[in-house]
Amino acid sequence: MREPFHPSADSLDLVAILAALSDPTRLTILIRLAEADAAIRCGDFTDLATKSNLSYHFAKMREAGLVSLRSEGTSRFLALRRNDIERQFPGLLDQLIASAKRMEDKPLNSQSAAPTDAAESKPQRKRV
Amino acid sequence: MREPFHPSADSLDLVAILAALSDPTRLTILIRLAEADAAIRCGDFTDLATKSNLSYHFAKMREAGLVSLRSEGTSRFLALRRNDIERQFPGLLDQLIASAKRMEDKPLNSQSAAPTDAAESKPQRKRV
DNA sequence: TCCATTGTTCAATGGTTGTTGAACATATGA
DNA sequence: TCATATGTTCAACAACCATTGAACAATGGA
Repeated sequence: MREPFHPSADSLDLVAILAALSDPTRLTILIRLAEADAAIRCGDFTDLATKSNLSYHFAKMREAGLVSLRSEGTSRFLALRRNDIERQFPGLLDQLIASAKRMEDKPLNSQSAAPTDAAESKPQRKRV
Repeated sequence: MREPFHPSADSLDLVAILAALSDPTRLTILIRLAEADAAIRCGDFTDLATKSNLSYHFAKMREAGLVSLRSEGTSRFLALRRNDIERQFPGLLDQLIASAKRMEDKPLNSQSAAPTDAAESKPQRKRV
């Protein structure tokens, strides 16, 4: 399979990185990669979304320079580009991972104090 | 002027925060607020975008819980919600600010090594 | 060789985003 | 009171995003 384009370490763009992580599915992918501390087969994420949708999310993360993708047989493996990101933005990735974990523990369900005053709520899109 | 809605400290959502910062204009606003270490008048950002566009960006940041907005006379003041963010995501804000500063120093112009192989480039939208 | 696995690409679709100018609101000062 | 300064809201618009199912590509067995 054709190896896809990966941005060089020193062309990493913070805006792209943050955009790539401002999505619940991709944040979850990040957490799993961080906890595994190793490459993960793409197929191991199929609980998160459909195959084609995952392909889309992987591409987003790859284009942002967050992950690298390599083929092995009929499978594909996803790996965090820890060193490259650390070089450009020291400390950032660990902090993002820590915050993401903290978020998944308390998944925003704790609706503190009656929000009677028509508080705006994020749509949290899913079905189309 | 009607005081707008501000999300409570413990309803801060990481996805919203990252989305709010995945934009060059808003990252610049963040940097200025951090460097000033004080509230800044909205009018002091008019070099970044039109008035109405700034209003939009301020709202995004406010809804994400990044900043608070308060009126004073005919002016409005924008302030970083440091403490609230720190409580929910300790260390995150400082790290984001540091990364943002690091980015503005080397503003992505350093096109290292001839990218002859049709590398994809982010459109970096501006005009409409 | 044929088939099953694994993942990508494509077109379509509906929602969201960033941007603009014009109109509006609100407070201050002459 | 009337004008000025400062921001907000609105409708409109193009670009982009997340999602889907169907079709496609490539690899590794039976």
